[in-house]
Amino acid sequence: MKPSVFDGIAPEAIEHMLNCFSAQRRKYAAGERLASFEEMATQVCIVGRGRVQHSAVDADGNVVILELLETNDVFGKNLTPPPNAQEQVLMALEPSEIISFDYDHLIHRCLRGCSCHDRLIDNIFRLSARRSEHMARYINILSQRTLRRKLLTYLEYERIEQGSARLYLPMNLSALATYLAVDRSAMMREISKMRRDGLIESSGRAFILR
Amino acid sequence: MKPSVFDGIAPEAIEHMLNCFSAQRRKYAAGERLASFEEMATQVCIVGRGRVQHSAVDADGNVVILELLETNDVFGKNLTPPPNAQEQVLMALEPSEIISFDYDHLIHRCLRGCSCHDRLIDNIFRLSARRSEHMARYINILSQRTLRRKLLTYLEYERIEQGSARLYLPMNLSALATYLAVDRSAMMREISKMRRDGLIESSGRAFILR
DNA sequence: TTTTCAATGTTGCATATGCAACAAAGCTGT
DNA sequence: ACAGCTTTGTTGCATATGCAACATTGAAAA
Repeated sequence: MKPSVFDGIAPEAIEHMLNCFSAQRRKYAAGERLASFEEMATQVCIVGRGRVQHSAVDADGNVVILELLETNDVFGKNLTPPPNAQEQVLMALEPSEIISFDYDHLIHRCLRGCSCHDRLIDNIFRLSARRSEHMARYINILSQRTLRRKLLTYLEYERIEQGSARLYLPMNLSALATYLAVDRSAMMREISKMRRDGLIESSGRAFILR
Repeated sequence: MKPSVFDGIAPEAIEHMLNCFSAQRRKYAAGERLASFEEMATQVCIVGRGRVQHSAVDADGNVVILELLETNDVFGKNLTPPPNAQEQVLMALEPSEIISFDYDHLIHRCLRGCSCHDRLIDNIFRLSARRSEHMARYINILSQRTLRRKLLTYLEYERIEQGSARLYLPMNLSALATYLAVDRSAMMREISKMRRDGLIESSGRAFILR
């Protein structure tokens, strides 16, 4: 379903390629912080397995989730620190495996002329596009003016993602409030109202859109 | 200053390359809509000159500015329509020139083995990263909880961009309110308060941060 | 089972914000 | 100068939202 960096590359070629690229694989436990942000930024990194949260802490101590990187997401070269020098954190949300290799390997064809280079570049462009799409979606949600519209926009995306009007949220309601950048209790209140208005049915993380 | 798709490629090689890629150049007047969004999505497009606004109109008729594409920004392959089938519009904000070519040319080395392929891929990755950075910035602004913090976050980015605490906004106040996804009059009121609180001095589009 | 803790759900209150309506200032073309 | 338009700036009002405090539920651990 989801695109992968290794789409169209034979399993045996993957190992060969990673070797040729001097790629590293590292495993992280849930809650563990990844190697320094700066180091990551000079490399191309791929979430081989797991989920990684990229967040920043602003001057007032608010945590801003910049992005949730999921399995097969590519980051590193695309991660540029926002200029206001906030502390940025990459943290594994669950046991994760990160594959990383030097950016140069991606751009310059290796001398052995591995046939999979073109394909890898293509795949990474595609994944980068998907990442870009996610950000555009998120922007679309955040730029809704009211809490209700933020929620409805988010739920609409989920409806499409999950292919059904019956949804089970991929995160808890507390995390959802953070994601939508709203107060949790205000969000709960709005959910109640929407229930009363007959827009949705819901209990906990389970929603039905009407 | 700003990176360009053609960085590191000799001027005479650019023409050769564009020719080799069967690239097209099209000019658009201010306010003109670009060729269909779908067509753009199958190609790699570069804003050679000018500014292009990528916006969407949601079900309630609200205009959401998804992104402002400026000179040398790359789009097209990275533009994926949000699933909720809103009408999407690419519109030139000022006289602009768009260079476009088929995606395949980017991935597959041309048979003549033009030496600039690697460089072009590198440049496009870089520009894509910059675009990604802009979106992350925008998300950071939009996820601020209060109007004041949205404004201050935006102004802080501008301060760094313009390298001075004396700013002149790159857009009018009406457009800024749209960008920040807030009501214009509410924004004006907040600006007045911030002036009274001694956080800023301002008149029209001119600001001084304290 | 009981205990503990996190997640869910509710409410009161002060205030921030959207919305509408209008005034003032600036800009452009005649 | 004048008219017409856009941009900037202000205000009243209803309501949405953040914040704090607490109640309830559910799941995991002892």
